[in-house]
Amino acid sequence: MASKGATLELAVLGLLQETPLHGYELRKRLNLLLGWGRLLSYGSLYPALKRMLRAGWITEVASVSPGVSRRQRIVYQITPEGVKFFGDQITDSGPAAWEDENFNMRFAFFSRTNADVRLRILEGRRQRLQERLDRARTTQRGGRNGDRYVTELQRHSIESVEREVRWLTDLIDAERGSQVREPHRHQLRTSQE
Amino acid sequence: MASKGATLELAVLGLLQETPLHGYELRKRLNLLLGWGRLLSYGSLYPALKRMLRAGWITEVASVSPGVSRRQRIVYQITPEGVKFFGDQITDSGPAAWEDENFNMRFAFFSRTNADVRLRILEGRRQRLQERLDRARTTQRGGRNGDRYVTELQRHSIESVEREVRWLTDLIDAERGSQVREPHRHQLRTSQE
DNA sequence: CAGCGGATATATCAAGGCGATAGGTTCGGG
DNA sequence: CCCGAACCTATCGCCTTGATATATCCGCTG
Repeated sequence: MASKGATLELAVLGLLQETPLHGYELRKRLNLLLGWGRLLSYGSLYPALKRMLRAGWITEVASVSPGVSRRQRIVYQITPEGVKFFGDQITDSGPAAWEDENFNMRFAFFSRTNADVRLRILEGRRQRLQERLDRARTTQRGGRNGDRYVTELQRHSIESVEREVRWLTDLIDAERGSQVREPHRHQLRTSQE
Repeated sequence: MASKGATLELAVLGLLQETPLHGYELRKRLNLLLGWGRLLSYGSLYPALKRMLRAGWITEVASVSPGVSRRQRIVYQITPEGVKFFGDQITDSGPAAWEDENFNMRFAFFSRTNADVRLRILEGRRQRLQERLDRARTTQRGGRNGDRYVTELQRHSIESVEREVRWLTDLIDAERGSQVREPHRHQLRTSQE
């Protein structure tokens, strides 16, 4: 239940764990972290921050930086309760973790996620996509594909998901490989950087 | 203005132009046509149908098929006004047509779209993605990429968009290639599997 | 035949996201 | 000195989503 629509909250807490931030900067970093298509709007961010204040996960701090006469900014800081909530949620590897909206965010915080949880999320995600793929392939054959463009759109969609599955498979292999030894050549090199 | 949130309406009109349908069947076909990820909910569909009734684009018809089923069904039928609205919108190749939400739907109805409009939409879409790509690539280099997983996520996202751009380029080439010929083509070949 | 489950079908509600917009500050360049 | 761009907080209306309610139809099995 707590993992229902808490994606945004969780992402905010994850960022605030690195350093306190004000709303504007928070939005920029969230878009960087999560948003490839649509941008996160303030109409989502500020209500979320208020919910989190009410829940006691964050606190407001008036920022008065020395040196330059800084303008008014409200800096948000994570509380111990927020840290605990984030820790609990990041540990959870239930079905919610591999839904479309949640997966990217969960992946982005994989560095703070246990290896076994990482693996379960990746596998859950892959199976999710695999099921979707199977459904799409059967409905495509059975359906009325009179239209050339509709068919092409479906073909491309299926191919995209197939690519996604391959990506996840590589990641899973890499995760498994790094548990024991060095993985052989893959796109995600664990021994590098 | 009319092209703001009219994606759903337009898709409904497109389907109703083939044949009258009731809500349940409409939803199934819309999900087939547009939805690869999230499903369209009735909470979107029915309000949209009511808006369209108010606008006079569709009418309700009580379906009382004798002998088959006495079950209550409300069948929706497109009106001449609806046909006109659909025609106007499908002709429009403005920026709204290549946004994320609209593009797939517009593409799905390409068979009823003029060749020049098709081309403009495909090119607009490609440029949109290209811009997004450029922004992503620069912010990735400049940004703080301390995190292995965040970097991998960005890399994969960029690669996905690059793939999308290549797909669009192929489609554009195909459109241009077939443009020289007769205006009324029933079947064209793009696939070289 | 009864009754059970699953698909069909219409509809509404609370919660929340999004785009638009508004208001205000800071800063660099012409 | 003014302008415009970036910075920063905030709210509003419209819409979508997911859940839920209600009811009917159909095929299967006991």
